[in-house]
This record gives sequence, C-alpha cells and structure tokens, in this order.
Amino acid sequence: MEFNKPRGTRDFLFDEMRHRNEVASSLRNVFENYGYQEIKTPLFEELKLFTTKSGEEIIDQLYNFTDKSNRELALRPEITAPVARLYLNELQKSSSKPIKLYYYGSCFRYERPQKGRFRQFWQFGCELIGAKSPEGEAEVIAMCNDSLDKIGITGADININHLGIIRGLFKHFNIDAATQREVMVVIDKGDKELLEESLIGENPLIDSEELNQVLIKLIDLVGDKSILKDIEELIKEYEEPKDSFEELKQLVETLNSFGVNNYTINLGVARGLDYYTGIVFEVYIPELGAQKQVCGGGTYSLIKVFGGEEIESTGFAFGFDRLMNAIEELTDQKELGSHIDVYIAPINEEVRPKAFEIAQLLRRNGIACDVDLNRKKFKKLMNHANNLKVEKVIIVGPKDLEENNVTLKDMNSGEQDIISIDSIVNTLKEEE
RNA sequence: GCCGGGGUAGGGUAGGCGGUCAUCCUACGGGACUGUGGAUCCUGUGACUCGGGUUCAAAUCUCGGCCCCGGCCCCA
Repeated sequence: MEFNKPRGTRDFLFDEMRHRNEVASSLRNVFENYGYQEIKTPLFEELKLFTTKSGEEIIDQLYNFTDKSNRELALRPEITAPVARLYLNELQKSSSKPIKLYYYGSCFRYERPQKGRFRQFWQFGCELIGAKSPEGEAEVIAMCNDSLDKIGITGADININHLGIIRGLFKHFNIDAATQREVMVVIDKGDKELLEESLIGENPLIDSEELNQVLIKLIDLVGDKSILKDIEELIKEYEEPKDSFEELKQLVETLNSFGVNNYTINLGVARGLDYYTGIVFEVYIPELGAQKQVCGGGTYSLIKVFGGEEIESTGFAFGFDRLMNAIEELTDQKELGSHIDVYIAPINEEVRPKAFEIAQLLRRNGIACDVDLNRKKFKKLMNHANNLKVEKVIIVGPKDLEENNVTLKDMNSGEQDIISIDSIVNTLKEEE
C-alpha cells in the first residue's frame, strides 16, 4: 500500500527546513527589534469567526468540518481574524496600548494549487493594535521594509494606497455600496484597459462622467511622493476625500522620518475588503510571476466587526512560502555546511564505549556530534563521515587510548593530530 | 471550477509506430580493503501513478480517477 501526501501539501527535508528556519529567525529578529512579541493561536477556530469576517462565500475555500460534538469548525485560512479574537478574549481590557504582536504559522485554503500557492501554507505577520495613524502605519511599513532587507530581498515593490481617497469620491458622488464594490474589484485587477472599458466603455459602471474621468486619472498615478501634488490637484474640488489625502501625506512624511523611501504610491491597490479603513499596502516581487504578491496589509477596524470597542489596528502578513521562492529566485543560496561539527569513529568493537563517552563529553559542551550507532566497519565510518560533509573526525582507537589520546582528523586537508581526550573540547572550540 | 503539459527504482532519465530479462547515471546495502574518506572494480535491493477498455500480447493505443507543473478564475 502506498500513501501520498494530500494535494497541495509539501514535505520539507533537512536543507529546506534549515533555510526556512534561518529566514524565520531573521524575521523574528527584525520584529522583536521593533518591540513585537510572538503569539500563537489554534490551527482551527469556530467557522463563524471566518464567515463573520469574510462572508459565507469563503466556505468554498475553507477546510471546515463538524466535530464529534457538532461544533462547526474550520482550519484557519489566515491569522488576522484569530488574532482579533485573541485580542477580544485576552487583551482588550488588560493591556496598555499599543499592543505589538507577531505570529508565524500555517494556514489552510481549499484552492487549486499552483506556483506559490498551496493548500497548507505559512504566514508570518504582525498586528499593531491601538496606535495612532499615520505614525503606526509608517513604523509598520518600515518594519516590513527592514524585513525584506534582512532576508536579502532587494528590488521588491512596496505599493501604498489610502482607500479613503476613492471612498471619499464615491461618497461625494453618492455611489451605492454594490457599485463601489464592483468598481473596486476592477481597480484591484490592475488592468488599466479593463478599467477604462468598465468606466467609459459601452456600459459604464458609474453614470457620472466626471467621477469616471477622475478615477481613471487617479489610478494612472503611480509613483513616488512627487505624485502627491497631482493627486491633490485631481481631488481639490471635493471635500470628502480630503482627510484621507492629508493622512496619506502625513504617512509619506513620517515614512521619511523612519528612513523609508523606496515605496510607490499606487491608488490601484484595493485589497477588496470592506473592513480596511485607512492605508493599505502590498509588496510585489515581479520575478515571481502570477503569484508575485509576497505581503499584504493595512489599517482596519476588524475588531469592531467582531463586536469590540473601536480601535485602530494596522497589520500585514508575509506569504512565507513566496518569500522563500523570492529568495531562491533572487539571491545566491549559500552552501549549507554539515549539520554537525564532528563525527566520532571508533576503530573497533572494544573502543566503542569510549567513543560514546567522548560523544557525550562533546555534546555537554555544546559541540554537535554524531557517533557510530550501526557497528559499521571503520572504513565505512570514514565514508559516512565524508558523506555527511563533516569537517572533523575524531578517530578513537586502542593504540591512542593507551596514552588517553585520540586522533583528530581534518577532513578538508586530510591532516591529523593526536590529542589528549582532556583537550578535545578546548581544541575544537578554539577552531570555531 | 476552467485550459494546457506531464507521471518509468529514493533522485535524475532512455524506451513510446504494441512483442526477449525495461536502459543508463546517481543514491543506498554488502564486498575487494581488520587504524583512515572522496577513486576504481564486483555485487545486492529497487520502478512503468491507479482502474476500466481494445488485443493472442499494453510502460507503449484508448477512456476515466488521482497526483504534479504552468496559466485563468479567485486570492481574506
């Protein structure tokens, strides 16, 4: 009988896990450097947590099930909603604001797998709860930027938008909610021709010629902070978008103070969801093709959606697997050395107990080592050590042992020294 | 959900107009070689994705499932 892993899942072997752990650890360093603390939430939650956030339709893309007590549950498809729940359950009344937390864990979506998209995938993200925009937003974006830097990704595009600007325009022109959503969906696709077709083609979604023209010009404005004045010019006639525009302007100024300059202002970033209230941002890595988005986030009022007190939250999440793809695509992977420092090879049966003693001596002193567990012939042990790419081998043989010595062999140069057992630890540590 | 390309030992492959024992490389085990690895030689284990159909005969042709790869839709 043969077993296969479920569709859309992966096994990770030694080297890949080492790479992934290395990247995760870099991200942890950056996040903790910004004062964030790690949390963990359950892999499954009540189904309604996710349907409340995103609507009943997402059940199609959830792994949901009924447990033996008839509870409606679902594997988490993302971690923002669980974090909001955790905040309401545990932190709302007890923690002084702002709260900075981060998470790293896997999520599950029932979707068609393809490049950079799996049914089990990992998200590494953060939430800043209860900080005043735009400084909170600026710091979050700065941390995102530093994270990419730290893991060696250059050339990523950070795209920033403030949804309030377009929403303000909608309000000014009295556009109903359904139409707004339709237009946002088209905007989110980032297809300029499609947008023009939808707005000024045969059957315009919006019946205001004036708004259509403004929208098309706005979406076309993509660039650095110099485009702010063009945006201002376009919307100067209207009262409703002004506050949001001011916030965007302040964000840009604050980003400057945080030392972040390599971003793009792009009013085409929509992120669809109704609960986003302020800025939104996405990070793209063009080399990744169809699944180029590696990060998404923004400011939202999800907690209010869940029945908590109104509070400003800003967060983002990296698609961890896509980051790994990007690293593979954009950087030279450095060769991984052996996973152990030393291999201990006993020459015959009699000295094997001594080899175990030496192994434990090294391990207790923080030196990672392996020792023969298979009673193999000495020659095979050397072969094995070579396959492990280990740099040093300690040869334990009766002749040396008479003087309480062992032979330390350097596998790269082939040189070997006879050293006393008492000096092994120090000798190995010096050579680190 | 839709479109295209695929699936042969652990990994990588040849074969593919149906017809000897299914090829080679690598990895793995043992040996040549009883205190010294990477080389060489010998040797062993190990595969046609699954199911139905056509046929005297299917890895090969055909239909369907499963899975993988790329794209569309979607993407909280």
